[in-house]
Amino acid sequence: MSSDDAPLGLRERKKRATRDALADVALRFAAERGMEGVTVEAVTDEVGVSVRTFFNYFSCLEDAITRPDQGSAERMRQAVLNAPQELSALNALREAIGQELAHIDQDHERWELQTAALRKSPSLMNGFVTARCADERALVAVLAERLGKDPDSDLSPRLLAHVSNAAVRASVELWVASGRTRTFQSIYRQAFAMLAAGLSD
Amino acid sequence: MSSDDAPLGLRERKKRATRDALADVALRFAAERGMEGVTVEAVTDEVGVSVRTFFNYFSCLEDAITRPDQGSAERMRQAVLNAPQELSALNALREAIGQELAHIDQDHERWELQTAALRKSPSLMNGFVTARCADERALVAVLAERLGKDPDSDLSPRLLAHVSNAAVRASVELWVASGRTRTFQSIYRQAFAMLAAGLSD
DNA sequence: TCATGAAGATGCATACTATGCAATTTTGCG
DNA sequence: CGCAAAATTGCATAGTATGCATCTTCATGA
Repeated sequence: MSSDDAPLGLRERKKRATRDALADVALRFAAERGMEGVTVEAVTDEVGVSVRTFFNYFSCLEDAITRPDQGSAERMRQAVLNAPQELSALNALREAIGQELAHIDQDHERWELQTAALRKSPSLMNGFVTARCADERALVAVLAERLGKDPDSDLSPRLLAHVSNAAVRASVELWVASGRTRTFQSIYRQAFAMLAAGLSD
Repeated sequence: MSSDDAPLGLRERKKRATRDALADVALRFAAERGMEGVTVEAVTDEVGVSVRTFFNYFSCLEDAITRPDQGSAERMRQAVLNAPQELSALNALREAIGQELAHIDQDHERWELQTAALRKSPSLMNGFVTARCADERALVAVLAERLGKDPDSDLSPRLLAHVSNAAVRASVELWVASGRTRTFQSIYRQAFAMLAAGLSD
């Protein structure tokens, strides 16, 4: 499955550990205090590195909080391209994103921290959605590839990418707003069903 | 049409002039140099006020560049609520947003500056779309009102709001990416037609 | 094993955004 | 005019973000 597991030197392991620690602490603090209550200095103090080192790993605080799963973009790409041809692009997207969200959901603690952070700071929504399941630039390109259309002259790939993002956003928001009385998966699937049906209710 | 035109004291006129000047210069600079090339100080120097004054008017630089038309939110609200009942919510939205976009388009110079800024700094898209035609919070509320549904337990208002935003975004992006070979209105209407048809191509 | 070069971490300087507060200036009005 | 309210400003402060020089740590080969 993965490319290289064994040959990881101490250097690389330390780098990953530092990066993970910074992101974990940043997310935890954001979940506890909301974005306004988190500073880079507080995060680096907790981890035990300098502020400057933080910016060697992340270009801004939000990137650390919302950092994407490793390989997420590539998984999405493969899922969309390899989906059965009899599936519409919209349904291929639905399955691809569903897989990706399930993948994230496996790390339950992380998922909880993300939703807690989201509740306290809704502005994180963009970062989370983009980072985890639907980077729009990549999505437009891969949809254009599947559909065999030019993304700069044909509307459909772009519209599909943006609309699927919108569906995820709306689903997460409703899931949180409704106090999680329904499962997220059920809301999310309903959203795509409504899109497929034409939004005419 | 408007509420009060005559009784504007010198004080209020000066305030508006300052605000307009700051926003105009900020947008012009962003169009010329891109966001990274604009500083608050450069804007205030051009206008002839202090940096501190800028932050009395706007909470951040982006707000000055993407500031909403006065009354836009209320126009949207009325347009959605007063649209004929035989129109689906999606079509009511289409007309409301279309009106709003046409309203902006009348100020042709401003429109050009906005698209130029957008080309140089795509991150402005969120601010422009939100500010000009589809503030999502307000839109969810007004859609819930029209549909007679609870926005915290029913998916449709939220999904409609997010999806219409997505349609505007996709339309603007394609319009810019395609070198404006089609009119924006035609792209935008095609987007809503595809949404209504169910995105099944 | 250990010397050396590369990669990473750090401190420091700098630029910019953003906010609170106190002092000053401008405006509106009796 | 002269006062009170409102707007502008300067100053202090906190935080984000980047470049650069220096120092430390790791990896590699002789």
